[in-house]
Amino acid sequence: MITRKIEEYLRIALREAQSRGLLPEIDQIDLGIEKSRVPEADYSSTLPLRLARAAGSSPIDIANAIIVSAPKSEMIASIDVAGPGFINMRLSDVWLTSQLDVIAQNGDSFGGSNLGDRTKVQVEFVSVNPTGPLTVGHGRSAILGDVISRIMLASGYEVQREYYVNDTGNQVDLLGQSLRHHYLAAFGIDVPMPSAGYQGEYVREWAGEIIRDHADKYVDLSADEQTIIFVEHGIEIALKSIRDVLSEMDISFDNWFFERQLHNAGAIDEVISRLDSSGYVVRREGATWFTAAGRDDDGGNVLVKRTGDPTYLVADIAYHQDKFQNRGFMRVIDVMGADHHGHVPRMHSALEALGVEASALQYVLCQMVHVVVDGQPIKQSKRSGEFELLSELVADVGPEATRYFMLARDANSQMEFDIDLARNQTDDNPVHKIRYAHARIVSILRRAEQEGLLNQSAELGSLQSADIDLIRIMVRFPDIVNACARDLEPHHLPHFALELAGAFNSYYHSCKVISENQQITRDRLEVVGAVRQVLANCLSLMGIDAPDEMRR
RNA sequence: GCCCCCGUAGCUCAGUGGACAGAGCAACUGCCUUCUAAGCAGUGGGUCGUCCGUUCGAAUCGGACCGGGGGUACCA
Repeated sequence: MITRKIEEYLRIALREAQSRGLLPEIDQIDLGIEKSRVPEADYSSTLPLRLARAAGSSPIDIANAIIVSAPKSEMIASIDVAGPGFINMRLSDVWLTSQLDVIAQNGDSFGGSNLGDRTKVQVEFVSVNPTGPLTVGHGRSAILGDVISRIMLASGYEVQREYYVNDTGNQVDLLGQSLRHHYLAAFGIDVPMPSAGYQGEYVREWAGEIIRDHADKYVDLSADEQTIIFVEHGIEIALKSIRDVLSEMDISFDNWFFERQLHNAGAIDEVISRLDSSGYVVRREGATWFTAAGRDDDGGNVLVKRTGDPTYLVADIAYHQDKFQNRGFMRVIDVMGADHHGHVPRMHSALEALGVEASALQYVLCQMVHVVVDGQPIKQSKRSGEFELLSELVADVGPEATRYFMLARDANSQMEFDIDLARNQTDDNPVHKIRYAHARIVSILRRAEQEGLLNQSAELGSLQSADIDLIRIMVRFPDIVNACARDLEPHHLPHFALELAGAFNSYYHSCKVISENQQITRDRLEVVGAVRQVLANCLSLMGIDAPDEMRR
């Protein structure tokens, strides 16, 4: 990572300045390294501004003390003081050129790191109740969870992707009863729909599937037997629907964890008694409540209902306790819709009560998605919305555009998904621009191969500023990936991809790669080959296909 | 009422306390005998919701307020 290298460089300069007596001995953890905002520099440090107060001298003087103490480095071409006390550094062309080899040698793993040091991390995402098809909003958290998993994996974590299936409780029961209603209605038997039953048209279709596969064989069963059967069929059909659309988007899981496993293993009772023995459980109004000692109850902490049924909360506590204390995850990242935010503090205090550090469980909450067609938002109606279902969105704009636009926004922000832009097969559409840039390079490399130009080794002596500027962008990629992994914010990836693709397209128009000049040709093939690699790696982290050609 | 998220260019959105706030789209002006014009070059466009505060320095941190959205179940 380049910022790390610059930090090392600057730290040496700082220590040297201190040992020369130019600066007082002050511990400064954060050197304030950032990509420079001015064109004259590549990277800047705000260290002098940060030190000024403690050192009791002006930022300019501090900057000068550091600059004169800076070691010779083949990476840094120049180091200057600027503005109110910035240290501005410019990368040397020689060093930048040498990074082409680094990119080529690292290949598909360029951008990755060992940040995670094999730490065992679980990413739990989607985990939508198996009671209906996935909506566009679910798609956002699915893509986010998938890409976070890819980023963590590339950053040296040992990642398990898990889907938690709530295959027991009220919601699946309601689905079963709703299916039973439609099923029996088809045979002329009128059983009322439960008041909170699932109203969507898909329930009728699913009942039709059951009739197609099993005809009337459930008609004569008792109501209890029917409910059990229809819950089973409902879960099965729902999971198939969910798996199908996720598979279209190339999203898969290492493990599907069924809530029933917990109940069957007695994990619910066990976790309640553990909480109880530590004084975190109270019983009142016929129910069993979780109470975080020393904290205000928020009133939503029922573990066991008056009916004797366990709540979702207690199952989720047992589930997460299992992740940390039985399955050995050091970190768990749960990606879910922001409508569940009220759940977060309860889970954290419950885990603390069980002796698990709350910070080990991180939530990534994503806000709603509004689909926009013809400039008009689609109504979020269960029935009318033509693009409400994820499967319909993917069928319309394709998995690449779906992923790109979902990723391009910070999870904390609500977003509008512009169908018209995503459908667009022209340069107006960023995802096309990026994939096209990749295909364009492959096309150049293909031609170079046909002409036998790829076997000759490049000396890289002919590179111009246009070539170097492309490398300048590419060397930032590992820092981008690192920031995504650190902050669990993948939205930097699409922006970087667009910047690199745009820079390449510009380069392509001003610099001919394959020309009569063999030396320039060889050198530029190295440059565009590196651009292809970095674009491919960035797209791969986003789960977007990097095509070898684009066809009209 | 209380809790969470958001408010940055006409639109959609980036922007680890630092220098003149950026991108894409839209608008306008140019560019196809050339490795894919599915593209490029350029122009215009801003009280960073408002007001206080912290700081050498605030779009960024704190508080209040104003807008928009979501949550506030013995549902999950």
